[in-house]
This record gives sequence, structure tokens and C-alpha cells, in this order.
Amino acid sequence: MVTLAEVARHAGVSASTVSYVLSGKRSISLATRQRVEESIRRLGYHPHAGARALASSRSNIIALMVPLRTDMYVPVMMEIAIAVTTTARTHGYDVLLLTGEEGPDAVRRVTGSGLAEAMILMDVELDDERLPLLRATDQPSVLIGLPAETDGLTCVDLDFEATGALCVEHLAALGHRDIAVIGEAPAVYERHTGFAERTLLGLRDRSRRLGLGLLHRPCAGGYDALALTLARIFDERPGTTGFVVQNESAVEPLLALLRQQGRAVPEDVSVVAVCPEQVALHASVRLTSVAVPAQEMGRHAVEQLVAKLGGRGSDEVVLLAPELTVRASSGPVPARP
Amino acid sequence: MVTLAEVARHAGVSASTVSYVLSGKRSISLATRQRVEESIRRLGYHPHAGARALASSRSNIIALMVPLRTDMYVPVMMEIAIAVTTTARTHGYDVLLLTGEEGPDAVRRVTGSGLAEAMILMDVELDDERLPLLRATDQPSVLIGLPAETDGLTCVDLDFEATGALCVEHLAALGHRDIAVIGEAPAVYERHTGFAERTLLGLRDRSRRLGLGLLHRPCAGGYDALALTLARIFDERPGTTGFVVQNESAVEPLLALLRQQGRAVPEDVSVVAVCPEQVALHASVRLTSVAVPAQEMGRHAVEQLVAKLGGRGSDEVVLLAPELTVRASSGPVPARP
DNA sequence: ATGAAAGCGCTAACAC
DNA sequence: GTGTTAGCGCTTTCAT
Repeated sequence: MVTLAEVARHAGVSASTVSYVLSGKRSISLATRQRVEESIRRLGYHPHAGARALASSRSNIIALMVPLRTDMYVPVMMEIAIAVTTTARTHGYDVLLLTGEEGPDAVRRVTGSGLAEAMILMDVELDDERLPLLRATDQPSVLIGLPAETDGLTCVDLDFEATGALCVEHLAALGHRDIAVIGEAPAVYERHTGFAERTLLGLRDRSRRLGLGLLHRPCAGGYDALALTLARIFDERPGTTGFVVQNESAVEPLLALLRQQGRAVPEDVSVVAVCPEQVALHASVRLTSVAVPAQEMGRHAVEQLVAKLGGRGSDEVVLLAPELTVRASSGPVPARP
Repeated sequence: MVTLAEVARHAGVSASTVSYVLSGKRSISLATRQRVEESIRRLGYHPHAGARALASSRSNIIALMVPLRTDMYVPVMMEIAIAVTTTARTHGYDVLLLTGEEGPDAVRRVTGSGLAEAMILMDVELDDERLPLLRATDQPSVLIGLPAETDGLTCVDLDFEATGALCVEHLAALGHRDIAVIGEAPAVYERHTGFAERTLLGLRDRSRRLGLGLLHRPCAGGYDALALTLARIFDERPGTTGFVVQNESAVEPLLALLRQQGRAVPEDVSVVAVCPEQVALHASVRLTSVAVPAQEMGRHAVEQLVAKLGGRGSDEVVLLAPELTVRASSGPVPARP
């Protein structure tokens, strides 16, 4: 292994000079710098990460904690993870991947060992058990998601409440009076995942204000579950003409079943989805949707974190404004027969 | 920060004793061990990762390089990544996430800096540009996927050639004589991704031996692309009764379009998919499929890697045997009208 | 069964 | 603008 000392010897300078050439923390004459850089190249030198971390107490690593459940909103998670990783690299950081499995212990371990300097948590629950630890430590962290209590925390998320409101508004503007919401699996609500509950809040609130009927049904996704859910909805509210779906694995089944029942989209019923852009575009009917801006969330989270690590940046809740894109799945409510 | 020295003082022992209690590398009297463990707990001690890495030249980190493209076989990738991470933890390793973006440089950086002790590469191309580096370094690595030349490499993958053969055999046994293959996007083949080409090889080989007609069409996925592809297939081979799909985002469109054209599955046409279990189960028709064993691949890769790190383990290509599960999408070929 | 001490490779004062 | 040097916290001989 090539060490800094060897580079120094090879370039005929002291160790500190090499170190400073690398860090740029003090001015070096052009000549020396070039000599050192040449030696570095020639010897194929790479600074030892551990030694660096030890001497500087900075590991240049941030931890990313992803949910263990691989059955839900997977594409979003993956997209965020990748956005986090590439953005982190542009700031000189590497990303350590942690699964939710270890729970709060992972936070302790990573925090305590100096392995990571900071962390990003995904899939935050309203009353997340990791939050006390985050508040207790002085390690910077950013949540992707919004817990119930955000004091002393930095959060980035889509404004799901506004998202819900936006969906209702769109349907209302088209004349729909009875709206059904097909939500995430019951388990998601039971875990009090923030985004699901907040969307619901926005949906309810806005439909109440606009005097619309709103029926919310969690749904596990897949054809069988959805068939059941859909039957119940039309049973209970036969006049339903508008749907809001927030569940990737329910989107296609919904469209297929509606078609199968002879309800045309968007002539007879309108569908608005909350999902990644890709899902909306690839569905059998191009979906009017509010996109979950996964990349932007990941990027934003890293930038907040880096700001904090640099002493800038504050505890702040950033809610990205939802944007509804009208496509082929929503239209005016049909005239009463 | 609590250091090992402080623990030693608190427990009234030497630093080395504490270290050995932690590593178990030499026998410690029960009394001392308990005293030390108690001190560790009381002081909330966590060994400093960097110091450890420096002193032992072992970082306890393995790198996982995932493809940058977030548009393809995402659930599989995510499942593998999570399996890798959790399995690694059971062996005391953490996982550093790298995206393909940096390319071969990432290998150099991580290898050279001692940041990671070993690496796992996903999405390996037949002639991957990272391979020369892997062969040159003495860092252990495992590929998930199979390049053209596996000399000196350790690889884990589903046996896609056998997978292709298995699909054809299943359809042949049901009496199908004309089979169409709906493959991954053209780009996947252009990149010479191993799994796609090897599946094709298996499909072609077996159908030739069995005297079946086989038509292969790459497809970008989504409804529009698939509609086009499907039209061409029936145009060229009107007698097609069997389909093999290897493209998650083509599965549902295929089923929908067939239905729409009045071709019943499995009465008129049979469909066999190569996809994650979940996709097969959640489709509108429960799909006869060969599952891509993502979890097993991830787990296996880590175990191979850990074996190599421990001096055991050899360069070996492990091809997991495909298993075809018969569900509701395949049946006997219809009688000629 | 335990201790003492020499590094591991780097950073960051402190000198000049 | 550059060199000298004292650690950073841990592992691991070498002693006893």
C-alpha cells in the first residue's frame, strides 16, 4: 500500500505538504504542487480512509437508512437511494446503507463509532422510535418524511396534505361530487406512516370544504384485494365518479377492473393517482397524477445535510409543492342519465 | 467520545485487555471480562471505526455497486441490495452503496483507500469495463451476474440459460409449437447484459432441439411499445400460442392487450414470465413463472465474499437452478379450429 | 491470564 | 511556502 510518507519522499517534500496539497488547506507553490501531484499519480496513491477518519474525526460517510419492507413503494425508495448516493458523491461523501431491521440500534452504532458523520432516514413514522436518539445526538440528520413532532429535526418531504387537496380540487373542478380514495395497505396506516395519513388529511379537509363525498379505503394492492375494495365502494356509493389512488400496486388493477365493468376512463369515471411519474406514464391509461419527486427529495436531503455538516443550515421542514399533471385519466363528470 | 483507554481505566485493566475482550482473540478470565463489559455498557463505549480500520487494516465494510439506471428491474435490484445489507450485517459488515455512475473509478477509489475490504457488483455486462480492475486487485469481489469470461472471478446468478430452456420446455409439453419471446428493452441487449442474452440462448437452443418456432422481440415496456410489438408478432406468426415474457413492465400490458383482443389466457394463449415472485402473483392472471431469486442471490453473494475474506472460498461460478411454478397463465394449446 | 508499548497513515497545530 | 511533530483510538506483538 502506498502511503503519504512515500509520496512525500518521492516528491522530496514533507508529509504535511502532501497532506495540504490534497486538502488545499494552505497555499502551496505551483512547482511543489505539481511535483506532488505527479508523485501521487506515479505511485497510484490513495489516502487511507481509516487513517483520515481517525486523524480528522471526519469519515466522509453519511448513512442512509432505508425501510426493510421491500414490498412497498419500492421504486420510490430506490430512486431516492440513488439520488442520495450520487448527490452525496458530488459533495465528497460516500453512503452507508442501513436497513430498518436493526432499528434504533443502527443509529447508535453508526453514531457512536464515528462510521458515519451524519444520517438520512427514510420511511419515517409519525411517532418514530429513532427520533429520540436523533434529538439526543449531535450528529446532523435529515428525515425524508414528516413525523408528528418536528421540533429540532430537519425534514424533507412532498407536501402530501397539499397533494390530497390538489387531487380533490381537480376532481371537483371537473364536476365530480362523490370521490373514492384507494389508499395504501392497511398496515401502512397502522404504522402511522406520515405520508399516508397526511394525504388523507388533505383529501378529507378539502372535500369537506367543497362539500364533496369522500370514501377512503385502504387496499393491499393486487387484483383480488382491489376487486373486493372496488365492489364495496360501488356498493356503498354507487354514484362514485372520481377516484384518487395512492398505491402503486393498485393502479393497474383499478384500471383493468373498471374497464372490465364497462366503466370507461375518463368518460364514466376519472382517476387521479399519487405515484412516481413512471407509473403514471406506463399505465394502460396515461394517468392524471401528482408525481412523488423522489430524486428531488433525495438530492434535497443530502444538500440539507451537507449544509448542516458545514455549520450552515438549520432545522427546517421543507415541503415540496405538489404538481398535478393532467393526462388522459380524468375528465368532466358524465351527465346524469 | 468514549475511548478504549477510558474503558480500561474504568475497569482497572489495560487497554489490550479491553481490546481482547472485544475481539475474543485471547482468553480472558470470567471476572475480568464481566468487569470490562460492565464498564463498556456504563460508559456507552463504541469502538471508533476509523481507528480500528487503521490499526487492523480491516474496515468491516463491503461495497455494493448498483446500476445507475433506475428504470429497469428495479424491484429485483432493491431486493438484492437489501438482502446484501442484512446478510452482511449478520457477518459484522456494513455496506457502502456505490452507483454505476462513477464507473471503474469507484472501484479504484474504494479499493485504494481501504474504505471497503471487498465488493459486490450488480448489473454486470458481458464485457464489463470494471473486470480488468477486479482481476488486477487482490481485493475479494463477487459479481451478481455473469460476464462472458469468468476466469479468476466469483459469480452468482440465476442460471438464465436453463431458465430459458425451462420456459420453452414447459410450453412444449403443453403442445405449443410457436412461441414468441417478449424481452427486455433493446438497450439491455445492446449493453450486452448477460442475463438477457443468456436467457435468449437457452430459449433458442431448446426450441431448436424441440423443433419449435421461436420469435424474439425486445420491447421497451409500457402499453404503447407492447401494442406495437404484439401486433408485429401476430402479423409475422399468426399461429403463436405461447409467450415468454422477460420484462416486468411488459407483463401487465401483455395480459391486458391479449384480453382486449379476445385472446383468453390460458385458453387461447399461454404466458410464462421470468420475473420476481411478487409480480407473478400480483398480475391480473396469476402467472406461471420462473422467479428471479433476488434475496437468495444477495445472500449468496455476501456469503461467498465473507468466505473469501476469511481465506476460505474460491473463484467459483454459482448458478442457481431455476424453478418454474405453474400458475393460471399457461395451459394446453387449443385445438386447431 | 494480563500488561506495556510500538505502530497503523493521516491531520493540524506549531515552528520557521 | 514548507518542515517537524504530536497525537487520533485501536490492534497486536512481545513480555511476564
